[in-house]
Amino acid sequence: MMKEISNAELNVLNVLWKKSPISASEVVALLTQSHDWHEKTVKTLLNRLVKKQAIGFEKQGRSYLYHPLIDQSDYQLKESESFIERLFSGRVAPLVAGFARENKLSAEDVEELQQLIDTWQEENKL
Amino acid sequence: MMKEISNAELNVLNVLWKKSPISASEVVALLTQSHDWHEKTVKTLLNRLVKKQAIGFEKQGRSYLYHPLIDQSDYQLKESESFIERLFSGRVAPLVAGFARENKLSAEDVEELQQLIDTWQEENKL
DNA sequence: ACATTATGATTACATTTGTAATCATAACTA
DNA sequence: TAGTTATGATTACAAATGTAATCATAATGT
Repeated sequence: MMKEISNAELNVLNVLWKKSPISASEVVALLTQSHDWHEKTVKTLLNRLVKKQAIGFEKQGRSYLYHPLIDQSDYQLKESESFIERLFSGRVAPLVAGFARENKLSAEDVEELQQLIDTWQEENKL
Repeated sequence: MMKEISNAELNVLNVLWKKSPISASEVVALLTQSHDWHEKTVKTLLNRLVKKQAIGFEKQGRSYLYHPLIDQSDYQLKESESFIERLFSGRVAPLVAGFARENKLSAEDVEELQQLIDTWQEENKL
């Protein structure tokens, strides 16, 4: 069973999903910019993620090269489902409606959504 | 500034959003069914929500009648945005795509989404 | 009126989380 | 070769969280 990943930890994981394998120092470099984090903080998060088996590493001389152990899509899906369940009783459309209402939808989003709908119709209508 | 609402607390808030004003005992009745919570636990959560000013109450004799102080739509929107930001770099379509892939979209969802898209096109195309 | 009960308030306590500082050690530098 | 440094491991510590138990008190039943 996968231990929960905290918010702070997720930022680290997001970096590894973008690029991996990657050294701690590089992660630190990236994260101390976006967030106002101390190097030690990032190291702690890397450590916790290793303990939670969310990431792994291979020794590279004195330092490590880290890489994700969990799949981003899997994680996204699982979290999305639980989020939608908790906040919207399981229905996804109301979330999108909120975004639409606040003009948070990009043309790209809309196009992609239309594509999804079309495909869904194909598969489910007949 | 609104204090964060924890996961456990959200369940209580969800009950109040469905029905309010509502007595503690009724909340307890509802929640000890869905979740396996002790009465004392629910009381604690009500208390914490009051402290966080997420809910309020008016005395009703010996007991209180609770009601939400924060708007569900506001909360949903704010949380959705931060969730989508953290997990999908701000784009909502990929979340929906995940649901589609896993057949988690209902016909209702699809119809509603189509409606949203149409409206969006109207407003943004010309 | 008194014991019992229901209810909110207060206290409890282990775990997780955010945010580091310190420690041990291997590597590099002068 | 000895001091300095970089790096992961260990330790720290307050706040938040999950999950209640205990306390004080007002209401209620008998």
